[in-house]
Amino acid sequence: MSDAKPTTLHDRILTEVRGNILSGTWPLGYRIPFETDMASTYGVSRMTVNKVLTQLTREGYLERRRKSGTRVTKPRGQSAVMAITNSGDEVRQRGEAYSFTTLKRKMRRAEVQDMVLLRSADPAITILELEYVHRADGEPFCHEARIINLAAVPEAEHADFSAEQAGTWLLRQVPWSSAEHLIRAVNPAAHVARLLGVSVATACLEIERRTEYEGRPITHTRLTYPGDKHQLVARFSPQMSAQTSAQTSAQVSAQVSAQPGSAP
Amino acid sequence: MSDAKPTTLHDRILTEVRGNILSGTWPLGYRIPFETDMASTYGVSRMTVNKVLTQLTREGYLERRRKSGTRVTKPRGQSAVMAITNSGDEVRQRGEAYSFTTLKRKMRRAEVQDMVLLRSADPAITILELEYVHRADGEPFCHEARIINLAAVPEAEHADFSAEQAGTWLLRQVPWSSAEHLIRAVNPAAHVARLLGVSVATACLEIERRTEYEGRPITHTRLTYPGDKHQLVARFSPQMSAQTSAQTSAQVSAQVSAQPGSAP
DNA sequence: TCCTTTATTATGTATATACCTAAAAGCAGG
DNA sequence: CCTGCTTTTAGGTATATACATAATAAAGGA
Repeated sequence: MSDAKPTTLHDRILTEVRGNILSGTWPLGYRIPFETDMASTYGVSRMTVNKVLTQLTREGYLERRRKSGTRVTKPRGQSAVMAITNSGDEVRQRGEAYSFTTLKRKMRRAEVQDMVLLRSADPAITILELEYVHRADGEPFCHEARIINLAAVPEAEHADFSAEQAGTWLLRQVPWSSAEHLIRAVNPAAHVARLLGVSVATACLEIERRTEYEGRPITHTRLTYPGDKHQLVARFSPQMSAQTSAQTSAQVSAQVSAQPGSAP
Repeated sequence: MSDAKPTTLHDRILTEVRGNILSGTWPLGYRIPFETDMASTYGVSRMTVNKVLTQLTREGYLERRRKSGTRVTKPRGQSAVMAITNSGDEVRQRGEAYSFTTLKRKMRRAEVQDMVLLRSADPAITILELEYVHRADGEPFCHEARIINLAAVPEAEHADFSAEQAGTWLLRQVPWSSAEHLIRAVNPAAHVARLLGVSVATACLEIERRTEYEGRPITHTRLTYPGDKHQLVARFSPQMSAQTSAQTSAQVSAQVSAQPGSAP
């Protein structure tokens, strides 16, 4: 009871429930306790619990049905972010055959440039380096270079990344708490161009993603798409629902909502 | 009283208040009626009004301060979208001198390709065609090709776009209700490359934006940045706040919140 | 067994009420 | 005229309560 009351009741419950979802304590599809039960266990009124659950429903963590109860829904709140770069889903939704080739898998000490990519201050961490080419109907359409912080995800050392992409494996293994994307146009490096079967003069879309969990860097990945094979789509409307998606021509989505800026 | 009750009280008030903001009836900075007053004019309890205003505050339309009251805030919900492509602000925030050159300004009947860009089914509309080069410290860093639907914004015909960018002028003039962005990497067309002072082999980031208001297309613009001069940044976290911004190296932002996906 | 009816249950919406708190406005005294 | 106190005000949070509704479960009859 030393530093017990940082925020409101509402926030305390909100944080706790969301924590249960993000940490996987309440897995996808789990039927969470009823409003009335939560109210009594937390010692608050049903209205308070209701407001929390209503909010989390709007945020997309929960799905509620009368009589049945409330269930954890979706890729845990990751929808918006992850939909942007899940090569496999994209290709399949487009009706093409997805496959990938592992070009490299190497464990090594992190060097300076790795620490920059991971934004890690920690010296002397071990990383797993991976390189893929993703294909649609056999044609290469994306190059991926990834490093994983083994200090944060030791299990990755022995995971079988020839059967499953590292990206989807990580999603299941590690809850993430923040992600950063950089999106830009580049002329591909020579070896990437060769792997993608394009010239270095071909404009490519490059997406860099860095994720972390509780302040610790998890992974960094750099995806390179030939410009004519990939684009991002973002739809906005003030009605508080915008969609962000990646296209290869296919249609996808993930809702994202517009909120106030914090620009100076 | 024929078809009076489509939704809940909450939704009715929410829609009406948001409408007042989006339409400009309640302009930026306007102090909206107090909770208690709204409650009595709508004939509902303060709690109901409070929930609505709390939600709109989270959505970024309003800012509330005790005793002072509630005010309309920000570029009306446009923050997230518009921050992505406001060349002037970007350059200035980077501490460089912003300028632009108008290359074309022509009024003409819409042709087939224009109607495709605007997604307009309406035949025979008149459009205003504009072309700019944006500069930072004199160096070209963005090419803009825009068309404006004069049927929707007749005032644009006589606006002075040599003093003010069409983009910012439109923002003030027309409330928009939806916007769509396409983001991709391209090799620039020959004349664009020449204007930007780069070769056609240089990867460029291309952003297309289409906005509409109440189903009517307003404008379409295509922005082309040399790949080494521009990137987009998106930050996400499950705590319900993500930032999307455009960089030229500078830092910007606009909050965006992750919500549930609607993917099949 | 099958179908219809009824009861139960969990969420959905709305209200009235209570008390708290931050901030502005007013007031008093130096 | 400035300073520090008190009052007022508008929002902030939480509760108890009420009734509506959708979906399931149970009961009942042919």
